[in-house]
Amino acid sequence: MARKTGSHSEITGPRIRAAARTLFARHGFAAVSMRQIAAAVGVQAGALYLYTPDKETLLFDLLKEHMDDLIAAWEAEPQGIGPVARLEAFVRFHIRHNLDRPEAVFLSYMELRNLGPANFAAIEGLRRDYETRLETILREGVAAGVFAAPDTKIATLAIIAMLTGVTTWYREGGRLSRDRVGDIYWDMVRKAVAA
Amino acid sequence: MARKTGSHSEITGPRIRAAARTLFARHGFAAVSMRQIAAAVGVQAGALYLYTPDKETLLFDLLKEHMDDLIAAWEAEPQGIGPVARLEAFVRFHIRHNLDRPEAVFLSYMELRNLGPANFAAIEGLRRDYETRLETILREGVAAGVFAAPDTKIATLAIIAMLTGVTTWYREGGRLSRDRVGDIYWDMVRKAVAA
DNA sequence: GATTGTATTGAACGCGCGTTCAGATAATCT
DNA sequence: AGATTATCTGAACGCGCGTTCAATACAATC
Repeated sequence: MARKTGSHSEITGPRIRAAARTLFARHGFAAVSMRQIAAAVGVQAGALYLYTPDKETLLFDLLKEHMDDLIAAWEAEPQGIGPVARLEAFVRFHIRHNLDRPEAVFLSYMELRNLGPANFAAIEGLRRDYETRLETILREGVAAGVFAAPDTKIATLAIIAMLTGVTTWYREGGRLSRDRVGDIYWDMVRKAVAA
Repeated sequence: MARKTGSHSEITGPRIRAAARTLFARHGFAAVSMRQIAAAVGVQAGALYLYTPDKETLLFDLLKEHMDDLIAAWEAEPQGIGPVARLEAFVRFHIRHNLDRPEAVFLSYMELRNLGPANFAAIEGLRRDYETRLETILREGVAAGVFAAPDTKIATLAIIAMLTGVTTWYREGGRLSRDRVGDIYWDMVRKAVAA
């Protein structure tokens, strides 16, 4: 037996990435075998190598895709006028975007160490790229006198850590709606950098 | 050949835990083999089983030890008078304590998923225990009118995520001293929950 | 209906895994 | 000095790993 009826490259490729994302997020990169991923897709392990040169590249592609998606989505987000409105937009965007893809978020800051130096540097660069966008907002706000932060670089990292943490506890259908979560975090962030 | 001169149980046991902590933190639990740990200690893999029944228990002991240590250290910390002083003490304590043992901190929130249900629940309980201590401070402050937080449970998680994030970027001998980092984070936390 | 090209299988490769255990050695005790 | 005990070695167990590849089955084209 070989190929099953109706199977195509355009279908199997994305299904492999989706299965890998879920399994890596749930059990960790090193704990998931290529055979498990293949089984989740419904193919044999050998077939995966039509879509990725090796296991690490499969992980890298997931992380890269996530970071590109994140940055592109923020670029497309309607930007408010002035640092305060822009910061609010960032806070609400980051929470919403991350809650929509918790597995990818989880992966992106848990499995970086499984990349080789070159791949690691590529993802790390994208992450810094994203962080710089927040820091720019903070610096402009400080310059305009509407924010007060003793160190904008650290404020950036602190805010992102705080916001990204939402994915670790938020449960769909729980006590709070996404909008309410956005309200609460915006309240804290706004006050944390208030002039 | 067998036992080397001067080797003792009281020495080898801690050395195994230390090596495991470092290797698990660096490469991840699943990616580290018992043979690697043994090699780092300078014994054969079989010898590890005099000190742990299996690999998962070795991880569990590290996580449990860390959480017990964290809670005990906070209990021993001089508590200020009133919610504001207590919150400041908590912020500075958490940063200082975590910066002193970055590997254990890393492990404690990255490798929980490698525990079985019972061990997982035990660590999770300790974590909640610790978080409750912060939430109590916040609730007392809100009741006293010195803090304003729309949701103390979420404020707790947000603050802890923010503070714990320090370990991901702080480098010894870098731009900022530990005390300065404490100052900056205390400034942000204080304002974030200000009435 | 035959041919061609793509998608997939299934078996195999060498290797390292977690764990066990009989035997060997060093320290301690009598 | 001899016996005992604690500590560790080294080899072995079955198993699953990431990866490769010839063979094969299907889909598309002619």
